[in-house]
Amino acid sequence: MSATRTPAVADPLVVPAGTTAADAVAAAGLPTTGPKAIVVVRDAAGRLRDLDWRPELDTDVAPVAIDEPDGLNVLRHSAAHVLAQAVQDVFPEAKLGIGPPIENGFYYDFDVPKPFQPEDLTKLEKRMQEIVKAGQTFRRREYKSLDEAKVELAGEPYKLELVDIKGDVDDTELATVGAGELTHYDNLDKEGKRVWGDLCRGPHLPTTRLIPAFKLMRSAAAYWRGSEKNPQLQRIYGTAWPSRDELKAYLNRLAEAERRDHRKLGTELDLFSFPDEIGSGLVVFHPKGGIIKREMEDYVRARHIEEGFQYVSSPHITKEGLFHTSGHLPYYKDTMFPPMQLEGADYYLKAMNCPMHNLIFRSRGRSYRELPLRFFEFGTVYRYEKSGVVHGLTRVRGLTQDDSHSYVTKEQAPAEIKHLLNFVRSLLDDFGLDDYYLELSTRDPKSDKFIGTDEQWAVATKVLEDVATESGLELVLDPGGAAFYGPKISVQAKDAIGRTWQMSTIQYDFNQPARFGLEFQAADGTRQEPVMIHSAKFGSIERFFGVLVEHYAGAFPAWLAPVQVVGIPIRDDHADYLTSFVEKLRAAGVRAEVDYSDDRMQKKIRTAQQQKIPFMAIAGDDDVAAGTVSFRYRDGSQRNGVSVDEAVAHVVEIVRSRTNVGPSAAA
RNA sequence: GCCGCCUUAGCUCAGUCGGCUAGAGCGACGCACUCGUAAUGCGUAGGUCGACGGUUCGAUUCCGUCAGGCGGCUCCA
Repeated sequence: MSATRTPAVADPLVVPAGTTAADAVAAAGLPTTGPKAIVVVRDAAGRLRDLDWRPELDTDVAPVAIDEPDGLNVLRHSAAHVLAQAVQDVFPEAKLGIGPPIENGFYYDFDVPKPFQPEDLTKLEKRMQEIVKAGQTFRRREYKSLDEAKVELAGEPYKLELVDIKGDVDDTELATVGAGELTHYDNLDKEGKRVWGDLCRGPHLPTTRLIPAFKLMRSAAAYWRGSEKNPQLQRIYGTAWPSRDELKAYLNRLAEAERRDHRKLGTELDLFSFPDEIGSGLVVFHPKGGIIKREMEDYVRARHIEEGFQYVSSPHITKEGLFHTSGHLPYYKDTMFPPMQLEGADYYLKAMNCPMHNLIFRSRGRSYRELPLRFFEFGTVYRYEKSGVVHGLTRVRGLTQDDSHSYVTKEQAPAEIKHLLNFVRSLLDDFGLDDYYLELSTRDPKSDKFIGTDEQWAVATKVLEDVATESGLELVLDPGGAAFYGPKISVQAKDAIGRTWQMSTIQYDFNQPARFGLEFQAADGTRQEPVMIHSAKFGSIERFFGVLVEHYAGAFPAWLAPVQVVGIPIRDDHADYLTSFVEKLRAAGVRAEVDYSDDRMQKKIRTAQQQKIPFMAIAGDDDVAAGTVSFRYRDGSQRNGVSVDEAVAHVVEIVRSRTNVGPSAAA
């Protein structure tokens, strides 16, 4: 970030022919232990090499420290090997799957007769500590032939499978087998005796001693090679760091994420619940959650109207024919609630709103003069998410989209998409969400899930890509992730636990207009087909709500807070004074109340603090006499003796400004 | 949907190695107190121990099925 800071680029090293990289690292005086230890080197081709690598010619390499991204991967991959060794020590019958490094840690998959129990993890962690302390060295060994590998790996059926499919594997599996040669890493004890080994591309740490801090996090099942059709293996997740402090910091981040979890805060702040009686993934918003939801809806409705959208409305159920026309049914029948049979017709709960909007478009003749024609509604849709995937507000079975469809000419499409992207960005800004990137989902040309011609897809994808690129935002490609009817740009926002959630979407659709026979009369009198652009700004109101809760850890900005001001009388007889103050606030549209409970005022402050109310207005004898109130803000700062009129104006100003910071005495 | 774990009061959690009236804190309610910046004191109510079935003289406890939750996997228009 800072322009003055010089990046710590390690000086290049030369490894003289016939010596090891470790020798060169030592000769250069670079650290070989501790949180900055050099653990591997990168050769000119960018390939990472073990420190005991011995080039045949003098070779330039760059040292890689344990705290760099590549170094962390080496650390974590080595930790995965230590885990695998520990598992096979404790459970000799365990068969090995794969064990790659991942963000913040690593995992390893095992085929074991009995799933791991939490106590097993403790046992394994202990065994891992012993292995780390034993200072085993990792030694690379190349197999001369496939057959040699197969003989040695005869007892490891999954490894054998990897050897067989070598050359046609994804990156994760490449981490295990590698491209080109087939290699194995042995763990040697102090006497040089082989104690364990694994088919692996490497590279690895020179010794297990360089794993300073790790922890096993959880075990879970995972399908072998990621396919539902394969057997499930038992996966153990761990985390590993270059120092104990970094491990601690990571665990603290997880704890903080847990504190911000919207499911927990939703209960504590009385925002929403998921009654069992209604069903999994079906939310009810309580009054306080309802206020936030309504603020969101009011905001987005007003914004849509400002942006040229017309507010429409459509029913929750429809006869199935509509979804045949749109083309959705064959694709999404499995994830829709099953139909209701009534008077000879099948009715479905809708899982999408676009077909209904198409009918509004088609309800009369349309002229080019009407385009872009923009419809918007809060469309509540129902999707039968599989039972294992339902998750708080972020993955539900009934959700409301702020769904819009823009009908435009082909020529108008780029400008409309740009318009929508700007709309979305200003909305995210207004809600204070800043951690997001764009994703471009395109079709998989090999799949038959996608309809339309190559050219149509190419045109649509190009339009989206151009707008996305022009925006200057980080753009990630998502091949194969498009809807069957067209590509999409989505905004992926990060939640407190680092998961990314799809929020806003913009989709280019050339299929549905044709399927519905949509047309408009052009300037030259011909009838032409519009393009439709689907877009949801919040995406799902429920999901956006959930992400907001986590983003603010429940401490909503004043304009969104369910209760904006609470009056706290110091004695009961100050309550009337505060009541008249609160009435003034209410008259100005502020959500304010007085805490009339018979708690002591300290307790009332504590309660307001726990409810994360932005303004506390306290009044006692002094304030009553002076015609003032004393603010205590959510951050603990305070401002005493503010005259009533000034206090009302102050709150009103902050609420109306829709600022997402504070309030605080400092501001 | 798959694998594992879990489900006791509104919330957070004890507890019962199968046996008398299942406990606590917070919250709620009541009474007393009337206090200047994060918990005043006392008291009261609140649970068919997730549901159904089985084993047993006896089940909240053991077994099974289902529902719901949690962590992953797969999926996510």
